[in-house]
Amino acid sequence: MDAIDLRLIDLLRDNARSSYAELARQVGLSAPAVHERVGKLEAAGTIRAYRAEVEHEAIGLGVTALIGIVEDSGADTDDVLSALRVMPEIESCYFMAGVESYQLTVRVGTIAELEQLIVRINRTRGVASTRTAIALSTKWENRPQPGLDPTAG
Amino acid sequence: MDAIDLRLIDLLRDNARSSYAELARQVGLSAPAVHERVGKLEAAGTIRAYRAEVEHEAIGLGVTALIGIVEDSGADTDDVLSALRVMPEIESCYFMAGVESYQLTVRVGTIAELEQLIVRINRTRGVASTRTAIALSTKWENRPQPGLDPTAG
DNA sequence: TGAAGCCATGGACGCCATCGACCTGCGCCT
DNA sequence: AGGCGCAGGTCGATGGCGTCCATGGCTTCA
Repeated sequence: MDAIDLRLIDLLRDNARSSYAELARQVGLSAPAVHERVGKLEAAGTIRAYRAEVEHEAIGLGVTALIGIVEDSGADTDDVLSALRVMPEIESCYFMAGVESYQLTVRVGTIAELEQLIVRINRTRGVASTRTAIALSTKWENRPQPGLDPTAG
Repeated sequence: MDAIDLRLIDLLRDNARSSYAELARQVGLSAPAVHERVGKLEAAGTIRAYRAEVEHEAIGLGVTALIGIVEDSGADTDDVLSALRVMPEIESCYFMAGVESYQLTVRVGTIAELEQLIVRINRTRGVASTRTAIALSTKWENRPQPGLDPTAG
């Protein structure tokens, strides 16, 4: 993981469909060299996936909400987690410091579906309560921030 | 936007680096046809970008936090927003229903940097208060959910 | 100082992106 | 009802790209 690797990561976070030839031009290496570096970054898990970012309204998932979950005292966190994991509406799931153990980002088509999802989560064993906030609009999302060299500074 | 477009979007959300030939095989069309469909989805803004998903720890951004912002009564929301927009640490920004007008996902390298960011946000004109919760671990993030045909059902 | 391993280079080859030409099915207008 | 026009598809060709391989230089360690 050197400066060139970081540069490659930044380029791929900006446009994951760049060709290796294009990446090579940008970092001043040959295409095979870039190919090998990117392959190693993937193998090491540094690059996890390449994803298209989508206008959610267009695919029928126009309602975004954030849900905080308070666990029962003595609840089995792994049980709660595995129950959450099978709900496809949950786009992101963070385990948090604070009263609310989990913070979710969820994506559904309608408010009615959101209501059903909340009910389902509240019924889950180990969940004491939830707190839901609806996003009225998304100003921006997943804006990539240039990486910093962890070995520098 | 038909079933094939939705399928293409799902495939690209799963692997944004799929070749057009591969996509064509999966949806049963020719490569040029797929190329044209994807181009139109991009032009229409349905596909916004292609991004590599990264292990944030590896690029020196291992601290994730969620910040809620309460605005001053009478604050100019556009001013607050443009102040937030220039802070690169803010990965996502939602305008919310509820007491907290904005909900942010932020990414920094250290707790010290998080502290500085919080101070900076609190000093911003129009911001009354903030509430920060730190993510201890990320269970999953940006998990793509298959799109639904908005014209169906 | 010598050896070994890692990595970039450059060439070769097969696949892919992409363009143009043609075809087909559908809607509309006369 | 028939013909025109368009949207969107396949097919074929070509140039560029991905990917593998052998070679050579640099660094590092004994």
